Amino acid sequence: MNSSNKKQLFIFNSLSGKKEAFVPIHKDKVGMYVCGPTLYSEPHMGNMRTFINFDLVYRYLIHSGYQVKYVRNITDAGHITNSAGEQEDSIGNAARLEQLQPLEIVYKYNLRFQELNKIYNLLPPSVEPTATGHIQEQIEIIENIIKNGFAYVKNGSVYFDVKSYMKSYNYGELSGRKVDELENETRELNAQDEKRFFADFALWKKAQKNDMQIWRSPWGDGNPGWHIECTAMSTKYLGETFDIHGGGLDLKFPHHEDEIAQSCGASGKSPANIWMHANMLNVNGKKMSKSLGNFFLPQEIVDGSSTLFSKPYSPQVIRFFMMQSHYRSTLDLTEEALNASEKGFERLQLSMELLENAPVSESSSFGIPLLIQSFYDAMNDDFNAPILIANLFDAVKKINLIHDKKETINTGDKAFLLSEMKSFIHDVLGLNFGLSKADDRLGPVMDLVLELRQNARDKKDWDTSDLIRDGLKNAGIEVKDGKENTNWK
RNA sequence: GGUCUCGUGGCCGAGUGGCUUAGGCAUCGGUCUGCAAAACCGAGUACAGCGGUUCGAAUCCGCUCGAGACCUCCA
Repeated sequence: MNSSNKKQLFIFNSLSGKKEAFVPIHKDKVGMYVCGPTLYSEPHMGNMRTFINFDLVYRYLIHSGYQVKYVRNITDAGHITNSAGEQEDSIGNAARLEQLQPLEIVYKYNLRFQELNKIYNLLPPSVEPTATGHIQEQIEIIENIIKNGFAYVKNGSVYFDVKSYMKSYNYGELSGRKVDELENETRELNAQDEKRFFADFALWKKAQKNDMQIWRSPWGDGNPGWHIECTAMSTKYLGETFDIHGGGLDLKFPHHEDEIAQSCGASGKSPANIWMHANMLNVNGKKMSKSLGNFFLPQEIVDGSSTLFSKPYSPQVIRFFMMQSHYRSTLDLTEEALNASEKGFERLQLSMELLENAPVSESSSFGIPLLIQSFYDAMNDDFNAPILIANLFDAVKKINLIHDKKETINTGDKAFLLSEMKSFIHDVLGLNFGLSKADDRLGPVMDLVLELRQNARDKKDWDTSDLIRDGLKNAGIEVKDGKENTNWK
């Protein structure tokens, strides 16, 4: 890219609550960790939104010339321990339900997840480490936390000692929670709780009778706490402190708060300079979630099997739709909104074809560099894809006017605009234009049919020409008469 | 209950003190067309309510109403 376009990237940091100039720890390199899915079921559209948003971040960082190491974990251990100290093994539960081994469950849904990544055109992360592949690393971190006096062992389990931690660090700095307030708000505690303090959380949980996954540890058989895997894997692949940590907004507390505590407790260093949180996908104004049951699967929109939508939508359209809202805003997914995006996306696509074939002139009648700069400015302002798209549509208008011979563009500007637009659409937004004419044999047939219709039209035989047009319409093919020729889709 | 966020024109959705008519879709008008569709061009409408700060607020402050998130697993 042209370095004059680079300018400064600003990112909203959840830790400070402000947009900050992005300066990577190591020049030209970025380390980014994003909390991935727990694969006890098929990821739903809301899950995908987060991953699509961070895919955008990844893509733009690459586009900006950074060498990015992008780590997105896969949680394949259902080691969930809630604040009441009760263990809830989501993967184990799914395994019992489907009569499979836990890792079979994970394998099955990971295959789906990887397919979805392809369908929605997500770039593969640099590494996708799994929790179960890093048990040893998790144990080592826990040992360090104990050694530093921020955790204690109780009956074969290990808990993070929040009170002790608070003497040296600010627990709650990310989520803005005050522990003394928390105490009053927390719902009733389990009476026989092993924890010393209500806010303590499990780093290692002693094995229970019907656990389906168990690992050995210095504290006996058991499994790791929910938060520790991210600390272990981000440290291993990105170091004790790295540039960006991302995840869904619903992970901010307690998950990310506890990650910070674990890292500080183990190494004395905060894990990430910048915390980014992607907002939720809503259905009828409510957060899409598995527990509410108001979710739909990415596949269902694409193949049209969802009862919420009357027809299938291409994954590219869905991606485009998501790019039209900012990652920090909630987004309501409705059929009406999706239809609007579908049309807009088509218009963008048509205009790119127009630009490719646009006639060139001696000079350009409008400022191309300024237009292109606006693409960069939008993305440099906390990855503002909706603004980028608005600016792309400004270009669309210009392109159409060139086509109408009301604006002109010279050879150099045309090449520049074409390559930058392609780059932003394909490489940054991750949108591919569909090849709609699926069947090779249909093309020649359509050529013939349209020729017959044209012959009829030349003879002013409107009955025949309209018969063909209506017949094709019934077959789902739309005839588009242009000035010079006739197209179809 | 506690903490926090949000409320923008018919719909989706940017914008945080003074030209953004943001943008997309829809609507209306026009061009094109045998007619129509498509395509293109052009136009309109908004900032939940009330009060305050300010020369000036959608944008800051307060209150009211409404919606949502987190505090329990969640992207």
